[in-house]
Amino acid sequence: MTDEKFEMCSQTTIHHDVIQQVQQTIPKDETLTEVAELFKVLGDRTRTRILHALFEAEMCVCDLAYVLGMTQSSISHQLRVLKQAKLVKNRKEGKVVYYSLADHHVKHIFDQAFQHVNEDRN
Amino acid sequence: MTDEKFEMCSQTTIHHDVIQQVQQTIPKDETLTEVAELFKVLGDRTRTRILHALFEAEMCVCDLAYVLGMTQSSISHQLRVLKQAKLVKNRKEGKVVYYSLADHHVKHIFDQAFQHVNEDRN
DNA sequence: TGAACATATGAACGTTTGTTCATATGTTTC
DNA sequence: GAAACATATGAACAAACGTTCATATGTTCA
Repeated sequence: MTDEKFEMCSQTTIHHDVIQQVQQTIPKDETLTEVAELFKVLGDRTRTRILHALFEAEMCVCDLAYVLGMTQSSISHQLRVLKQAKLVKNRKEGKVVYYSLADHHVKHIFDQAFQHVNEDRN
Repeated sequence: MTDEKFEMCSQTTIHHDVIQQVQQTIPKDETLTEVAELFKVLGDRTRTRILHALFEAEMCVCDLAYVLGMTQSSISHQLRVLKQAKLVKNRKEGKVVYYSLADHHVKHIFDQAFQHVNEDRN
């Protein structure tokens, strides 16, 4: 096969067949970007702790700040990120804003992640 | 109740009972940090694309570089990150290093993530 | 209306992160 | 052994990120 060389890689691509196979199954760029975006939101210790707390109960900002031992401001900033990612929702009652999980997928994703992390024997 | 005020929050904590309930179920700090760490690794477009490609087939570095249209160097850097997180494994065959998924959890996590992303109606 | 409070937000700062470039390592083949 | 190749790696740089601080918004209650 003569066209085994590609500029992109600037080196010899070895497995032409595999490449074609994989190229056909790549989802829309948009989808994978969104998935990465979702994981990026989950990929912060403060936010995972917030979400984990919300697995247990609906909570207001001040409660969360106390439980996590962090400032109200940083919790508030992170809740905004979580909300934009549609991971949490909120309802307002007077001065107080209560946050809770937006849907059940989040917990499933976490469960899988816990399983992976707890697999130290491999 | 007199001890409803806490320094940590510097404001009035409203839901004493909820806080106690949540505090008892917080997992070891270490565990949640590891989970966040895992998500952080998944939270990059290049790495999600690499993993997605590996869902289909075992691939060498040069193949991946070509499929994703990126330099060999950046793919190699990211594969190292993925390997440290135990998300991929590799085997060597002469000059060529083949990468593949380390375990099946990764795909499950992705499936859940896709579901979440595809829920635009909510 | 004013004080107290819960939350949100903008700017600033230091840190972390992903890519690039140059180069090193290790393998194959002649 | 030298050339060609596949991969790995270190330093450097710009971009993205999380926290802090100061302050704004909006609500309650006297």
